[in-house]
Amino acid sequence: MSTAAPKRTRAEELRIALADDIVSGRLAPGFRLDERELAERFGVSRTPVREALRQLAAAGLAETRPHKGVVVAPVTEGRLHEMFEVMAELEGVCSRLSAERMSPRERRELEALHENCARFMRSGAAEEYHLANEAFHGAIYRGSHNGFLADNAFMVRSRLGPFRRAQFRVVGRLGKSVAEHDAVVQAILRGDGDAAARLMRHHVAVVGDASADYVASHRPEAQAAAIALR
Amino acid sequence: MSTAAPKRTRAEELRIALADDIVSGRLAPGFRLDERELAERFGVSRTPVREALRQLAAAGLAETRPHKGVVVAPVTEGRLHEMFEVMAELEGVCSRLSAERMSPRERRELEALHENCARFMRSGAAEEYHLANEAFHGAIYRGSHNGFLADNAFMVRSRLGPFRRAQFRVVGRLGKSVAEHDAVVQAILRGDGDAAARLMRHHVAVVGDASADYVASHRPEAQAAAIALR
DNA sequence: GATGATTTGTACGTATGTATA
DNA sequence: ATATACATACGTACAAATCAT
Repeated sequence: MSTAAPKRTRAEELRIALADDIVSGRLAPGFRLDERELAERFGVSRTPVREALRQLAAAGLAETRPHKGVVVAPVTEGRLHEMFEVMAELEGVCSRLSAERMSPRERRELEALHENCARFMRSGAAEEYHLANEAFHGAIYRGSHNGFLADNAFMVRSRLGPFRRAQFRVVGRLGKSVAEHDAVVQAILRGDGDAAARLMRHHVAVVGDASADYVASHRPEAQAAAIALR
Repeated sequence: MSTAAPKRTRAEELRIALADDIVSGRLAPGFRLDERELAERFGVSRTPVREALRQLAAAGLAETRPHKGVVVAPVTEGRLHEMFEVMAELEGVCSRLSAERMSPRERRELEALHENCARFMRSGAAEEYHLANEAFHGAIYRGSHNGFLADNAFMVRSRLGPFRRAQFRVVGRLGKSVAEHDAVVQAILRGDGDAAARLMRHHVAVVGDASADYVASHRPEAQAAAIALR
């Protein structure tokens, strides 16, 4: 028995590959997604490429204008702040519901995942911390026992992926992040939904501000402006 | 000069038309969306139809299984409750932010829209009330001063469209709805974000429960089961 | 501002995969 | 279980629109 044959269609594989390239930051916002070039690069015709691009656009990862082509969704500074605010709210709701609904088993798992984060933070293993952090937040999404909410939260989180990476540059951020996680976990474990929501909102807001500021100060235009000011 | 030429593509027009048919309830969940039939009916080839179907699927309005065709997204009872819960939370957030951020002008407009609802409720004008109600909620979305949040809230609201219609069947619901609106408006006007959020969550939860129950008891399966029980 | 090059949008035929008998 | 039928997925060709010259 191996993994059940995925039986994916070409368009799906393209969508997954491109989405991964976008959320990982390998394809920068504004980058032109040329149908022909992608078709050639992936060894398929333009048809599945077009379908993949349309789906990316519908997911908000790309923008398409009739007869003008598709580009990786350019995210303005303002929109970035808005997205982080929504992510903070969504995760806040997930935390509140988790505090109310998590089973004892889920609570134990949450604690374990939190301890994982703390361990990697102390050992300074950045990549491992990142994965553990994703798992931690994912557990809180699922803990809400609302699949639709979890899907939405995950979608927003994915779209913010390329921008969240920036925060790790800020020294000492990981340690504070874990401390904030701890407060959220304690609130969830004692069933204090309002506190859990408030603490999680604060945590994500901090991450968002750090990321948005970092991104803003490293944009090409910002760079040019900074140079011009010298 | 006349209205600037929209210059829409066929696929876009199809997507809009089909989305409208779905959210209005003219196309019932589970309905089979056949490429050839739609192509024939709209007088276009299958290609734009496919693109439209893909976009509908990405937006959650349709479901597509590889090689198995596309159907209008069937919404289980559980998922319906989840969606209403998310809508309640999103609108709650919008209300809290509106309480904090609405300009004096926006607050006056909100009051006016609320009074519109009350008027149509008293005169029993169902269709007009529906439109006024949409405008009321839309004002609160915009009042959050977060376009991304407003977009998401609007999207969820649209997807719930076909199910929310049901609530109007419940006698006396409109009057209670307006009373709930009033409490939300008062909280927003006095800048009490937490109260506004709580009251709006409650309002949408009530609407959701009423709608979900109504829908559940009117589903074909439920009908069959009810008949079998006689 | 017109024209040509380039790219996207549409049409339609073929192949592939799934579900029937 | 194999084969057949059918709908979808893909590929190629053409048309339309945009942008640059």
